[in-house]
Amino acid sequence: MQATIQDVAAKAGVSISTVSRAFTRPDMVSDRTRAKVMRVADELDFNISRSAATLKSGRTNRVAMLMNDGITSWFNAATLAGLESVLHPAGYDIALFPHIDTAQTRQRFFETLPIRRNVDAVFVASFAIDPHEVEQLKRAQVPIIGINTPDIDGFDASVSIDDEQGMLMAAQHLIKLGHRHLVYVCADAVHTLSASIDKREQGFRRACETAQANGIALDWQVISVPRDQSALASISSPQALSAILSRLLELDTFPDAICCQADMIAIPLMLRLERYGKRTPRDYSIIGFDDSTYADVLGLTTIRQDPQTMGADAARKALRLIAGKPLDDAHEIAPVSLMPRNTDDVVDR
Amino acid sequence: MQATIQDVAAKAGVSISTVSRAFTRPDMVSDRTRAKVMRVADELDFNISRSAATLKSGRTNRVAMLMNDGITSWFNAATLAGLESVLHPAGYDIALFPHIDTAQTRQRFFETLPIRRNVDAVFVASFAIDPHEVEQLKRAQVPIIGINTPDIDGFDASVSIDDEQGMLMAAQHLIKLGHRHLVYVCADAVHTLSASIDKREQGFRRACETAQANGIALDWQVISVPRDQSALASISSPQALSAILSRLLELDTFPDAICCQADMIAIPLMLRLERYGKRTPRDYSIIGFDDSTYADVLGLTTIRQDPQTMGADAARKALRLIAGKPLDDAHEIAPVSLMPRNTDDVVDR
DNA sequence: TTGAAAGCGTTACCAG
DNA sequence: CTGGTAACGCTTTCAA
Repeated sequence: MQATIQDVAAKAGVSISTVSRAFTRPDMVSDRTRAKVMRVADELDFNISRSAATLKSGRTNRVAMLMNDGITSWFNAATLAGLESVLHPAGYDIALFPHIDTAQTRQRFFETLPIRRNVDAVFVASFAIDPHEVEQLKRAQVPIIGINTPDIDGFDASVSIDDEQGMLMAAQHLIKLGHRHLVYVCADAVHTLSASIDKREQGFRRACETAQANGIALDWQVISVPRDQSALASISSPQALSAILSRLLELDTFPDAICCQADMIAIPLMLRLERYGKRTPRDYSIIGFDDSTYADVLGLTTIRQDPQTMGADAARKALRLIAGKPLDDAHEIAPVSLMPRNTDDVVDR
Repeated sequence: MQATIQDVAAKAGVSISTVSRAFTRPDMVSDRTRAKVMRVADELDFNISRSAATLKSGRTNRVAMLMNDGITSWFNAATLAGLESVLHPAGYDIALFPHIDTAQTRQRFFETLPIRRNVDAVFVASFAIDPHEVEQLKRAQVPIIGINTPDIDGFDASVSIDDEQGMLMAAQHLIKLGHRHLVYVCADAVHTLSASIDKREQGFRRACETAQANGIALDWQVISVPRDQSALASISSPQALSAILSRLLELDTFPDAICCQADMIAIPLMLRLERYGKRTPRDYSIIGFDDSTYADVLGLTTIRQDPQTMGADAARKALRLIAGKPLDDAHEIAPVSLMPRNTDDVVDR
């Protein structure tokens, strides 16, 4: 029923070697021969079998992407899109391993190590793996590439933003506008190991402390609420959000500036605050992080990162690593930038 | 370097057949033998090679997912998550084919048919394929499963929502609340073939016409703006949105109810309208479609669909089809439901 | 530029 | 329950 390379070779009157080359090394075959082979192949609905090709060649043409939460999260979806954009054209499939943040999934993965002998590279997106896990991963004997991993120990390559620097930039921006009562709001995962975004708080703290050290009278604090029970919940569950909101409204004096761990927190927060009569930028400034869905159309001032480009960069590094080529910049820091929009303003007194 | 099944067999003192069975048919091997095999396998970092297994078995353990726009769109990401949740545990990889909506990508796909002989099933998400393309796809000789495809001709199975019914429900809800001046807003793709969401307009029209036929004096219209030039743009590009906004504000009398083709339009729209002094539900009611990101936290009344569940259902159907088992419900209509929240209210006169 | 031949590492059939 | 053995459909030297 399904034609094999033999059938094509026979019908085209060439050897199977030639058919193989017509597909994988077109330049090694004369134009005439190749044209004939391709025509016959099409007539016979023939195509090179990946299974056979990968078996013979030793490469699996497959990579794994380990991720913190779900495929649907803004960061993961964008990163995947980036990986896919360079890996697919290069002939690779991407095996997805979502929710490595749940204890069960994570343990099962690192115990059974399903990728062993079956991928050419492993991508780790936005969470940290501990030394023991690094050891396990290394048993797969393939390059390990990190994308926004808090640490680069054990990784053959990585592309990450400087989360701390980004949030520092955000807080400094607000301070420069004249704000003196700053709050940082975040939802921290309970059971999960450290994720890249946990570093953002440090940036906020550093900005405030530096300002104070420079004689600026600043009133600042961090409001941290636990992330929802379920590790599968997004960072901005209704519960987490309500918790943040009430903590904010309980404050003796409402802050004049709010730094949010992520847009996913900033956006619902500013919309909810509106119902309490707090309008931005009239009553307070607010700044997000990520520049994710709706940030532009809502006019949210934020720190922009571009996970799709980061994914594409990471994929290119992987390709080189797989090919055994050297990497001039194994560990790359991707840029973040301030996107000034309409939720921040100078303080006038 | 890498251990093969031979090495494991030798070290465990069994035949390679036994090693193979220990992995793929555990119940056909005695507990003792299996334990020993698995221990040795782990010591040797051995794992069954997919390439070899798929070559020999004839199955590719791979499926393709064709999608309209990008991986990052709310619908596609959720659908993929659903597919993945059942396909991954079953041992399948998912090859992604995004942006089949751009003429170039689409043409290349259907001409080269890269899936031929290399997938066990094909999923088509949320766009229509024409008869010729169906023919091409069929040459792959594998089950074709649709997810929210406008048409089910040529598909072996499908799971879809009733887009028309959903929007009918939305409009009827607003009419029942007493609204008499309704507008439907949508952004329609220019170059793309029909997508499932294009049917929603019909539901709106039918609701209005039916109401009128029943003697309700209704004033209604459809505001349709072209989607952004770039086929890669989301349905709610800033341009499309601005166009909708001005069309709306140009109206002689502002509508008391707005039905939106998607939440992606409703959400930015309601937030922009607020800047023009139009507040919902005080000044008008607005209803979205999808129940996508932020709809809940923003309190947007909408029509809910669950693409993740739909993806999982589609995947289960595919698995049966691949196994040659019959399908009791090849073509399934997934439910939609009205999610009443805070952007709609009864009209008091 | 093309052909012949030797496997790649499994699965599955058939015996025992 | 276990072992022997013949493929599966290619890629890749090596020669011509």
